[in-house]
Amino acid sequence: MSASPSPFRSAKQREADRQAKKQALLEAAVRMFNTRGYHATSLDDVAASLGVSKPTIYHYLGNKENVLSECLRIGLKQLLQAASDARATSGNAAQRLHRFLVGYAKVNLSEFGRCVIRTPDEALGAENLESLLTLKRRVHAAMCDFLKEGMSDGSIAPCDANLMAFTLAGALNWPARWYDPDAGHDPYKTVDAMVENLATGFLPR
Amino acid sequence: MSASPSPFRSAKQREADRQAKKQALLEAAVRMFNTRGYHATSLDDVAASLGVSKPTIYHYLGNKENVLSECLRIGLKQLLQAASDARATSGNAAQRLHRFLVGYAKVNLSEFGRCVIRTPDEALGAENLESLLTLKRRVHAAMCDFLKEGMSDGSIAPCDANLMAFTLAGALNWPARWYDPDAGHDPYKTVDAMVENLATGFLPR
DNA sequence: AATGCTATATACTCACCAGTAAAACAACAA
DNA sequence: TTGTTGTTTTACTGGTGAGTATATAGCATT
Repeated sequence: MSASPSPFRSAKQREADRQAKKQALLEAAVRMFNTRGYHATSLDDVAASLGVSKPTIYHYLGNKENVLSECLRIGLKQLLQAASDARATSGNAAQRLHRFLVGYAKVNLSEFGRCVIRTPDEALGAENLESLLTLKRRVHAAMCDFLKEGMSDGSIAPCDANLMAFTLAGALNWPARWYDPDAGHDPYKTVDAMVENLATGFLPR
Repeated sequence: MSASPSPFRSAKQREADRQAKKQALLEAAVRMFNTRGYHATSLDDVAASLGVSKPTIYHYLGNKENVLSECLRIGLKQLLQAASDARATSGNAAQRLHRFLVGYAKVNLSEFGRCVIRTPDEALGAENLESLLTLKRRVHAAMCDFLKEGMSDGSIAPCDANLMAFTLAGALNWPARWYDPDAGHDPYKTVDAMVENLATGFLPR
């Protein structure tokens, strides 16, 4: 864990350095994409925010659209992870869905998750779009599966799973547009209350 | 109602012409904003889609951001209209809220409504943003009012009205991102089912 | 030392696009 | 007719930003 005593880094360490730099570039980029929007963000500015120059970004990431698509891939992977984490928990399907929704909402408040929500499909070229849509569909399918399973075990009310999944996802995506992480609210509480609203509806029971 | 027999139009008719042209420009612009995104849309292209040239747009609308803000204002006015339409109907607050939500969702599937949802705040300059945020807040407040009224008359379950309003709005905003009007589905049915999902929740009753 | 590979910078090109200037044109008014 | 006002075009300016050519410095391998 401590720094290597030798100033000569091994091949492994150099590769780790490279990955760390790439990651730092993606994090700087995603933050700027989220605050200014993809088109309004210049790679010059992203580079400057880390004290390097634009060609460095091209060295690590090829081109602007690829920077974006890497960010989106990270966010979507996190969403899929939230699904499999929830799937592995105990209880009935409604309880597992509940845990997934909370995890889903939290990812959507992180930088990479917000980027997934805020970036419209048209920002991407056809090739990237296709593979990213596949990931998005996988997330949607995961949510549908929780719902269908719950309809089987009776823990979820009968409904059109596809439409319900869009309803739930839409509600939990929206904070990516209005939630201000610096405003002092506890995101955990907010998310939990939203999921509760979705679970029980606005009509009295 | 018929065309005037004289080729000489009155001042009133000329003013109406002017408004019709302005409206046509806004409609062409909003369609392109929705399909390509604001930044990726050039006013040259918008003009060309109507067979005119860019300075014509500047003649009627001043500048690009103003084109956008006029579109947003139209969409937001439609949302406020949906609120006051629903407010004027009979029944308990939950029923009026239900009607508002359906109207709200429908507006969000129209071009101007979609533009409201799809346009992130950062696309606007400070002056425009402020007045548009006021309108957005008014829509949100209207939704909160329905909820509070319903909690008073017992037709809506006790909840944090503010958060519930964001939950409902988020769910009904999202179709502006995924709904394909050309895909043959009946928007009325879709919207109705979504509102039903929100009313009763995903847990069995 | 020589050679090459990785990382980074400077300084450019090129395209696109918001916005404007100036003129042409159209409709009406005197 | 001539002037006036409103509409629209052609042809431009200026800025911005993606992407690249090229140079350089450092480390690595022989």
